[in-house]
Amino acid sequence: MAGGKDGRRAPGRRARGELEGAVLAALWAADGPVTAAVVQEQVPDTAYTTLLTILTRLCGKGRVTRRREGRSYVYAPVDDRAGHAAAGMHSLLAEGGDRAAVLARFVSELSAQDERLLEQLLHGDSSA
Amino acid sequence: MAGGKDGRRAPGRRARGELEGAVLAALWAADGPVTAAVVQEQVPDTAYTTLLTILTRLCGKGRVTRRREGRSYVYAPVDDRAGHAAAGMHSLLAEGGDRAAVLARFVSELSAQDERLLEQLLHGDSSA
DNA sequence: CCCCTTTTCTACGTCTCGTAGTAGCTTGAG
DNA sequence: CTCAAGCTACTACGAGACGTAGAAAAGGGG
Repeated sequence: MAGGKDGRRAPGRRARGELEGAVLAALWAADGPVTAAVVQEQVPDTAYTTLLTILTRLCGKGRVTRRREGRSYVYAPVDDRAGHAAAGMHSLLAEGGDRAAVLARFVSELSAQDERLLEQLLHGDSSA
Repeated sequence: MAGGKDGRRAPGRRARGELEGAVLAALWAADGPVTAAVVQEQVPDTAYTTLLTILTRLCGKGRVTRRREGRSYVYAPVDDRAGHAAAGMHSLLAEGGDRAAVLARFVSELSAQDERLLEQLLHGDSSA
C-alpha cells in the first residue's frame, strides 16, 4: 500500500545487469564495507532508493553481505572481483564437458602476454 | 492473429536458460546439423513448437545457424561446446579487470591434473 | 484431394532487473 | 519532549527474456 501509484518513469536506460555490475564494482573499489550513500557517489544519476533496492537484492542473492553500523547498514561484496571472475571461469570449465578441450581452446585464444603470465603462474614464479 | 487465446498452461517448470541450454546440448551432441525432430528426441516432455521457438530465437541471437534441407530446416550450433565455454572464460577474464589477478586466482584453484594439462597446452605439446 | 510434417505467427505467464516513491522507524538537536 | 533529518522497508510499474504452446499456413506423398 505504500504509494507508487503515479506510474510514470523514464524507460530503463541501462542494460540488463548493468546496474548490478556497477554496484558491485563500487563495492569492489571500496576499501572495506561502505554505506549505500558511498555507493551512490560511485554510481551517478541513480536514486538512493534504487541503490538500496539493488543492494538488498544482491544480499538476497548472497552476492553481498551487510552489517549494521550505527543506524545504517554497511555493505561488502562476498567475493572480490578477481575471485568472482575466476569462479565463473571454473564454472564454465566444469560445464564445458571436456576439460581438456575447453582449456585447449582457451589457451589457443590467449595473447602472447597472457600466455607468459600463465606460465609464470603455473611455475609458481612470483617475480612480477 | 493466429489463435492462441487460451493462455492457460502449466507454469514454467524449467529454470531460466535451462531449455536453451538443453537445446544447445542436443545440438552439440549431434553429429552435424539436425532437424527439430531430432532435437526433440533429446529434450523430453517438450512440445515440438516450443523447440521450434527456441531454435528460432537461438538463430536470432546468432548462436545457431539453420539451412534448408528438403522441406525442413537442419540446425547447427555456431560454436561447439568447448568453444562456447572458452569464449565465456575469455569474457570473464576481460571483465575481471586485472587479468593477472584473475588468472592467478584461476590457476590457484586448478586441480593438479588440470595444471599439468595447461602446462602441456602452453608448451605446444600436442602429444595427447 | 486429403493427410501428415514442418514452419511461422501469435500469445500468455513468470521472472529478473532498472527505477523509484512513500511510509515508517530511529536518533540527534533544540 | 518534540521536530527534523536520515535510513530502511514495502510496494509498484515497465521492459525484456524465456518457457510454453496452440492455430494456421505451406508443401510433399499417397
